[in-house]
Amino acid sequence: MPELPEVETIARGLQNAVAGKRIASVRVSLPKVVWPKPARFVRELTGDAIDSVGRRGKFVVISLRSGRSLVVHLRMTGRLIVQPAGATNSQPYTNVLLTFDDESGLAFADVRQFGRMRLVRPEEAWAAEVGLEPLSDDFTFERFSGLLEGRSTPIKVFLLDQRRVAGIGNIYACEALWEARIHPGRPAGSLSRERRRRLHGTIVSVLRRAVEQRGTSVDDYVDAEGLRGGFQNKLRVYSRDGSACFRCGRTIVRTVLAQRGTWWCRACQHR
DNA sequence: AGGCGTACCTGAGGGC
DNA sequence: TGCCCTCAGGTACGCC
Repeated sequence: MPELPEVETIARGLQNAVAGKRIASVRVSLPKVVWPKPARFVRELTGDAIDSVGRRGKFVVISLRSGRSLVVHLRMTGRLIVQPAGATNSQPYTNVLLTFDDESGLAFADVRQFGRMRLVRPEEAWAAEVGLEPLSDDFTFERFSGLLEGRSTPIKVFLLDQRRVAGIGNIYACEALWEARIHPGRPAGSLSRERRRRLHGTIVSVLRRAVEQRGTSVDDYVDAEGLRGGFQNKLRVYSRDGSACFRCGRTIVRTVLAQRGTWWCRACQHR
């Protein structure tokens, strides 16, 4: 489900809703989604408190008072939903439920069972493989351009590689390439400086606008309060095959790259 | 090292 | 109606 803007929206919502709360109990309904194994996961989490909630790439990072972190990846259909005090958990497919001292709760639900929760120790370098944050000051044009150097992989496949730039998924890769008028199959390292410049700009711009809109709800994404995002109304290419390109009027096509649907305009996105 | 195919899951939607 | 197929916002793994 979620890419950077959706995960950012969820993390902000959780920061508002659950920061400061003490975890009174933990229920794991699907053992494979937590690490370490449920017995230890529950024991270590119970009694700890939430200091703050942030994001790294597509990971939600729940920082605990003990110094540990609860790191969550939602994969395709995972949700983190706040349960108000007194309300019984109504989220279908809840795999993990945290209940706080005030009887409010946090449900980790996931129909497809791909999402994972991992409890990490204070000094654990769990994000060593996670790439540049595209909305941080680290994401300069020169650094981005340097990452592209010598890469023969298609530029769209490069954008999906979380070890290089973190947080871009299928929707925003398609959108950024369309806005930069670049062919998704173009070898990453062969892009001219001018095109790298354009792409660097459209990545930052599309992610910022999507965060402002609280993410994209194409199908079932909702934020921590269960609300849909707004960026699905601003998409220019994603999922628009058969429709007219907003820029040139030609028909948007869907092709497959690295086993992922890829939407683009044959007329105005060039190699 | 990097690229490709497959696996992990359930559900929605289209064609017949 | 209902069956069968494809597809889905993601990543890990094994193979070449």
